[in-house]
Amino acid sequence: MKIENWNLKIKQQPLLCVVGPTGTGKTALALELAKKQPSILISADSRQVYRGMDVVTGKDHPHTTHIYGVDIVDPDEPCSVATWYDAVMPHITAAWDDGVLPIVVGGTGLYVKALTSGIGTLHIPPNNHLRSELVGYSVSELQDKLYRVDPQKLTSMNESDRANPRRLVRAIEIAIAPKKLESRISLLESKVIGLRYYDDSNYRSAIEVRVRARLAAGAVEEAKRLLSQYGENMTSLSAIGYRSLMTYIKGEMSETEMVDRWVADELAYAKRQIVWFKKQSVEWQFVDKPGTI
RNA sequence: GGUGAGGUAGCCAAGUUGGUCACGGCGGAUGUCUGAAAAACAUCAGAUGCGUGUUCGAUCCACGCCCUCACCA
Repeated sequence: MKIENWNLKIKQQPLLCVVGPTGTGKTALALELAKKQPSILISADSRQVYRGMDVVTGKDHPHTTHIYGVDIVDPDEPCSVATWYDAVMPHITAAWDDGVLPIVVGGTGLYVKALTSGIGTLHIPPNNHLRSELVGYSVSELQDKLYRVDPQKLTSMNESDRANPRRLVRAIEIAIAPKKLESRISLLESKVIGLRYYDDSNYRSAIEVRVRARLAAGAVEEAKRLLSQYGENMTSLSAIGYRSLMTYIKGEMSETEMVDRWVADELAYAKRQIVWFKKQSVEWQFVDKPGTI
């Protein structure tokens, strides 16, 4: 085996990512970077994958630039990292073949990680039969079940994950899946730029501005349309913004409550994003206002 | 002004027939993370309106005060 060959391979797979919490001007920066070199743009955003969910999720990039990873499923279709990965990966490899730089923009950390680090179990599909069987199980019953099929996995989980039904079900699913040794070791040479504010107290005002803009752009009408078209029991509509809009539309919440709720949810989300990205290897760029880098 | 109801954390809200650290939920803070990730989950912080009395002991009982709501004037 020749190390040089591996290096050569890595050099052929460059990836530039722009990540960070919501409302920091990631899209603007990505568009700026895209102008400087032959490139394609890929969105890493777990809600912009849905067609017709445009205003509330903030699909605000110019119509003249194409962006991949957006509008890949309908709101009533299931979607996960794997769906997104499969939708986006062909374009990334095509870009490499053409000698073009893929630029990934988005705040969904897991999606970016699927590209930069790889997810070993990404292609073990959901086992719907198992999932519906396990639906009523308590946490301790799920732990028992996992212990029977993969005790090491259970003991390796931390306090938080061990109490998380969703993670336990997935662990069981992986344990009993027919093992395909599909090692997805990443060969990408990725650079991840993260945008953050110097002062965390800037998020609130940035988010407030954004929420008002989306309301002015027809967020309520969009939510009404989706509600009448699909009904309210869809995971896609549990997204921030939609969930307060739904209760507002049903008359269970006043307009100011709805706006407050929306802003508060976005703020909490931004904090969770910061926590996630702190653990990843990100080159942080601190900004004062969106797009002022 | 009169009558009735009520004042428990930033908000909502249990409860103690008087007895160690007062149930929860939301919100908040800090985190976890390999197919739901704008998700799910974990840990932590925070309260008995004010005063006096009865009592070994009061958030609970009594009295006064302040405040809120409803109805009557």
